[in-house]
Amino acid sequence: MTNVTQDVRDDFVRLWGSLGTFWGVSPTTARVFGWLFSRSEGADAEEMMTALDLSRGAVSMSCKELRDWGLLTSERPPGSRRTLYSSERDLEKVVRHVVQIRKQREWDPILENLEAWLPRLESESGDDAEFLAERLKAVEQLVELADSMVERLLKGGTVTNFGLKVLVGGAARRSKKPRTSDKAS
Amino acid sequence: MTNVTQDVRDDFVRLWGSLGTFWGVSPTTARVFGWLFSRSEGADAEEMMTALDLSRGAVSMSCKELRDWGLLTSERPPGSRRTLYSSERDLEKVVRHVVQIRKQREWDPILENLEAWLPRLESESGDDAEFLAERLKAVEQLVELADSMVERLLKGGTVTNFGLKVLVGGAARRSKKPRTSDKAS
DNA sequence: CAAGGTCTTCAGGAAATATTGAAAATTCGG
DNA sequence: CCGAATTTTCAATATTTCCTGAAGACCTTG
Repeated sequence: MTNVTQDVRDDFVRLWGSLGTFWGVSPTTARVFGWLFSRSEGADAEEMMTALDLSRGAVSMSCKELRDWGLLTSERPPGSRRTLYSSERDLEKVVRHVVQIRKQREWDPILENLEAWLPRLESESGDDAEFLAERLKAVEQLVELADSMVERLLKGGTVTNFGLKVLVGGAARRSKKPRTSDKAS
Repeated sequence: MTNVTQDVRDDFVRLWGSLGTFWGVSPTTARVFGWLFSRSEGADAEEMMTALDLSRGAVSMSCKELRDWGLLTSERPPGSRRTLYSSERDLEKVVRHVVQIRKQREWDPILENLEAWLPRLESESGDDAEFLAERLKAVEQLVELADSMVERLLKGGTVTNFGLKVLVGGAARRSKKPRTSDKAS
């Protein structure tokens, strides 16, 4: 393996790590996934410790978390004592798993709260209660819309399929066209 | 205003605050927005300090950040020396602004990186470089798909309109039906 | 079933992030 | 312009989040 390849891999792992918060895990956990995803073969804990400069505990915890998210598999090959980890290879599956888990953990509780608050406000009279109820209903409506879209994404086969429903104009084609709003004033 | 209304408002502000990281701001900043959004009238800094138990500096910084995101407006009414802050009232606009800014700050750099990495790998030969290029292309494809969808959301008028494109089955209706996958095994 | 090897857990330390508080800047009326 | 009222800024501090390291659990093989 050349240095170029290794450099690109390192950059990719770094970027992916910095994106961890975006999908709800720590940078280290995200780096572990990125690293595994960038390799054609699985790896054992020792290898990750070296490659990513992590403690044994960090590797173990990250892998556990990624397993919980359904983003990697672990197996123990016969004849070896070490666990071999491999990332999920299908990125769409990765997206679906992440979306599903975040939905359960974060969106569903919001809706439960909203559903508990509105009846309480309806039993009140003042203008203030009415106004707040209005606003909460607006929130509920939007969250429920997002919720339905997520449901559809999860049930509807591939992410790409989901995208095609939206991108009727054909903008989904992989293209080199410059993105808009790149460097707004 | 009754205690019930105030209690609901407080709970709402607390929840909204805990969601801050989800859309990329600190809990305090998120609470400020939630509080303003829950009120029919604007408020001055003094009032926020009391209601949200924040320092003067925190209020100023939070409001500045929210203004940057386009989520609140500030005006100085004639005859008063205090700035009056009001939240954006249209939740859809809020969503669009948040999405747009996060796209610019986070997604666009990803695509730029990917576009720089792939040519470097293509000038390499080994299996390893080829494999990594494959994976990066998969990432690029997905990010570009997401990108296109976001563009469409931003350009396509309302969030609700966007949702209707996806929810052809009518699942978008505001309903009381229990959400699926609430408490999975 | 003992021993060596590997993984997991978790208390404690380290790093990153958020918030305060007070000094400096700004704004406005006089 | 001056001075009071208000906002902004930012170094210091507090808080949260993350990672380490070592003790113990768990396997696997001889």
